[in-house]
Amino acid sequence: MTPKLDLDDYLPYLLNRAGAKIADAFGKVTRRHGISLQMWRVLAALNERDGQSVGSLAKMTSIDISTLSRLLDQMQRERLLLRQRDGTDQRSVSIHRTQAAAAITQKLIPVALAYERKALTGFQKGEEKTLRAMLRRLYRNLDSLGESELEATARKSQANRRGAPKPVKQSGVRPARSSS
Amino acid sequence: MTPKLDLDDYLPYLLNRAGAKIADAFGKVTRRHGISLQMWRVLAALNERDGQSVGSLAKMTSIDISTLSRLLDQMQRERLLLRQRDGTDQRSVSIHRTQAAAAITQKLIPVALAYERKALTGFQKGEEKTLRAMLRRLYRNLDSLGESELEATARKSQANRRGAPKPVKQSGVRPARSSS
DNA sequence: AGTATATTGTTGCAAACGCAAATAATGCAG
DNA sequence: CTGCATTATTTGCGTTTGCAACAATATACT
Repeated sequence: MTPKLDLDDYLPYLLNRAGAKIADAFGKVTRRHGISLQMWRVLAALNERDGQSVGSLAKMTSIDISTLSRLLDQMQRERLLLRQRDGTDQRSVSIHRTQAAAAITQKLIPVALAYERKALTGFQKGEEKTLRAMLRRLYRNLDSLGESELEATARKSQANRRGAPKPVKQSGVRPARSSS
Repeated sequence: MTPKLDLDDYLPYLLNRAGAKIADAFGKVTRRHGISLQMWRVLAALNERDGQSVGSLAKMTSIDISTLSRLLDQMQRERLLLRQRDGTDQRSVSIHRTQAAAAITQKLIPVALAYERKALTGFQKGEEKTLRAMLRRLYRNLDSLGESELEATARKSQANRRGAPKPVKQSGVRPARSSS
């Protein structure tokens, strides 16, 4: 049998659609301040807690860690933040924002809140709270599970590829980054 | 004064986080079937209604139209769909999926629903419905407004950078695409 | 009809992205 | 304290993305 998929009722679709809409709209604003949407996400995360590690920031912003690493390069070049290897663990890098970054963040926050408000037009206080709680719940539900069962469901006759061992690449020098 | 931004209560953050989580997870599944997440979105849209225009698909999938155009090229090459210029409007192109595409879609739908179910673990029937309705509402709220007021809020003294005007490029031929 | 304007889709191009490998600092077993 | 698995971050490299420009119609205006 063939289960129907009603897009207008399909949660991932609704999430993506709403998220993309508000992100695109707000992204246009941040760009006028010379800040990309992803940069804004980093700034917002740092506003929450300064001095986080790269990995921590990656989780918080939902940005792939390698992409984030390069984004941080750029933001560092633009004097929005700086890397430090201060902790006991010399592997991790803590990211600290500059005054300039803090200033831009403060300027953007009211606009961000205005867009949020706009999205929530017509919502009652209680509804808003419910919505936020539900979104957090969704995340937790997905965050837990190691996908074990779902992966199983996924494996219903499929053309699996994997196993082809790749030839190793050789690279050159590795100049150390960060200041300190 | 400096309005605080509590990320864990900030709607765009919650939306993006939940959306990214479920999309990433499901994307891993589709990739095992040789389908990227964006392709899946196109397939899901076509499953809803076949023969849509490119622009219509762009809105439905939240994929930028130029990006989508190239994605359709690729899917066409992989015999997942074909372009047709049939309608009265010779500008628009209607996209039709192939049998192969329909088959893959049918295989993926149950998995998609399983992930949705997983996300909604612990939700009561009524709660699910409320959530979906709220997400639709958010979208409508954002979709309406021409951002007039918000744009105004955004323009509160801003240090614009950017201005390097680009030299105009010249392009060559325009080979007609599509078969028909 | 004849010209200006708007809509639809594609492409050039540079930037952003993500997977996998490389690099490095730790931690752990023996 | 030597060797090996683990964690954290960066880089190589091919792919995807999005803005702006363009081409082809279509619609509005006069």
